[in-house]
Amino acid sequence: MPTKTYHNLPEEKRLKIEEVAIAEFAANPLQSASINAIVKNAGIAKGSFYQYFENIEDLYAHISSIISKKKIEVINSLPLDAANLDTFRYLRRVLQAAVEFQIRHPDLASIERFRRMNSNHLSSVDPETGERVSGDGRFHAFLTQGILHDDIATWVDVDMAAFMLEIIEGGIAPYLVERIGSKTPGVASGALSPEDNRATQDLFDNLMDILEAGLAREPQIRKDFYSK
Amino acid sequence: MPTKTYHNLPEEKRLKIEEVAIAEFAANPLQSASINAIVKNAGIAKGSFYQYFENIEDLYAHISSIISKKKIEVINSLPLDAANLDTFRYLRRVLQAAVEFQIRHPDLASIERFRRMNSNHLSSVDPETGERVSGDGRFHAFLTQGILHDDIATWVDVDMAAFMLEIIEGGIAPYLVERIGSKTPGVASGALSPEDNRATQDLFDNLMDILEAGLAREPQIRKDFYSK
DNA sequence: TTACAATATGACCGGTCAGTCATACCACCC
DNA sequence: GGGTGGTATGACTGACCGGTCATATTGTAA
Repeated sequence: MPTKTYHNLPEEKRLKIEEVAIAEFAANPLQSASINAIVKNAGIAKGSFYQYFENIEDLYAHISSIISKKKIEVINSLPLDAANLDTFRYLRRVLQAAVEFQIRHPDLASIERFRRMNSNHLSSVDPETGERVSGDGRFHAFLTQGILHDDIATWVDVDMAAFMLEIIEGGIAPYLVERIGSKTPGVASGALSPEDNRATQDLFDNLMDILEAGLAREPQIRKDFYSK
Repeated sequence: MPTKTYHNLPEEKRLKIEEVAIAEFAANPLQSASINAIVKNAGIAKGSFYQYFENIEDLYAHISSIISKKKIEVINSLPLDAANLDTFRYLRRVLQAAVEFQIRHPDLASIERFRRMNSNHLSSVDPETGERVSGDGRFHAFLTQGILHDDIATWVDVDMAAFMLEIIEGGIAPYLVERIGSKTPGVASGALSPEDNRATQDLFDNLMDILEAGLAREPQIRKDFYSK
């Protein structure tokens, strides 16, 4: 973790360092990120860096904690309340959060993408139950609950489906933003125009319909455009 | 491309270099791969490397072409014939190939994984039709055909679904191998035991059922274990 | 003003990197 | 033997890397 000296720094200087570090980690995976580049771009001396952080992993961990905070901010800003959501509304909310995070903080999303690549992010084994848990366990718990509530088909392999959702969550956000954003270049970050927002929402709904039809115990078949 | 000198090399030496290069690229993304490490492990002089290849990208391209050949080998070795397959049998075959490739050539699959991470692998725009085509276009074409054959729901956004299949294809193989392989450690590469093979097949079927239920125009709902 | 601690600095170190090149080696023909 | 063209070699260059440290600067309290 960053030193006391770092926390005592004037906010302006601290923010500058964090801004530069985020840009560096968004452009390079931790493995290839350069301390020299960071100190140069932040306008601080090499020695100062080592007064603030133990090494580059220390800085990376600090940035990671910032990312976590921003993620929670985004989740809490979503209109849907997490409590009292039925199964698929909850899933929608979780994936929606990933898309929103990509739109509002593309750099931070980029860093997260590098992180996912490096960690195997396959699955681990719960030491207590002996059960496999894919990723951080969010989707695993979601699917288990969904089955208990008769919303998700019992034949679905929970860990496999959790893994599937995990990689879709990680991949779909940059895809949607790239696809919608390519029509209106220049608006690279921040917010989307109302029509872009609508287009993103439509695509997102399309994905959710596929996932829901695939996982639901009694899927509500979406009407096709024409009858056979 | 490799020089004439490289192609004149005795096969043993050539294979050694390729083996070492594959190991290096499987352990490090191209960005971090080291020529020094390769020449050291292959037992050749640094200068020799530059008599064989223009630079490390040149070697990487050569290894890529080897990967392509091995991929085709794996696809052709699958029992199902590509011709005369219905829509979802075809999809099954494509994803099956990814799993088989992971099992038989984990190092090459690892290299492919690094490649996918570095390229955005989102989608490009067809210069002729102006249509978006996700990835290499295989899934895009598959879905378009599936809709024409009344197998896939017409409301499915082709490019979005193609992207979804693309990332599932890239992610599911290492997951399955890791999950099944973790039960019987030591058999890291090559082939699976009959029971492991069966377990992999079951999980694979589970995934395919989810995808089919999600995409199909008239999904054949899989029976649940108990009635509500 | 003095003294002392906290902080800032960048030259420097040993290491690795990609790429070069003078030299040596070797096979073949005259 | 002498010449020639293809091949092998590893020392060397200049750049960049993470990390150190003696020194300089600043802030603060006596």
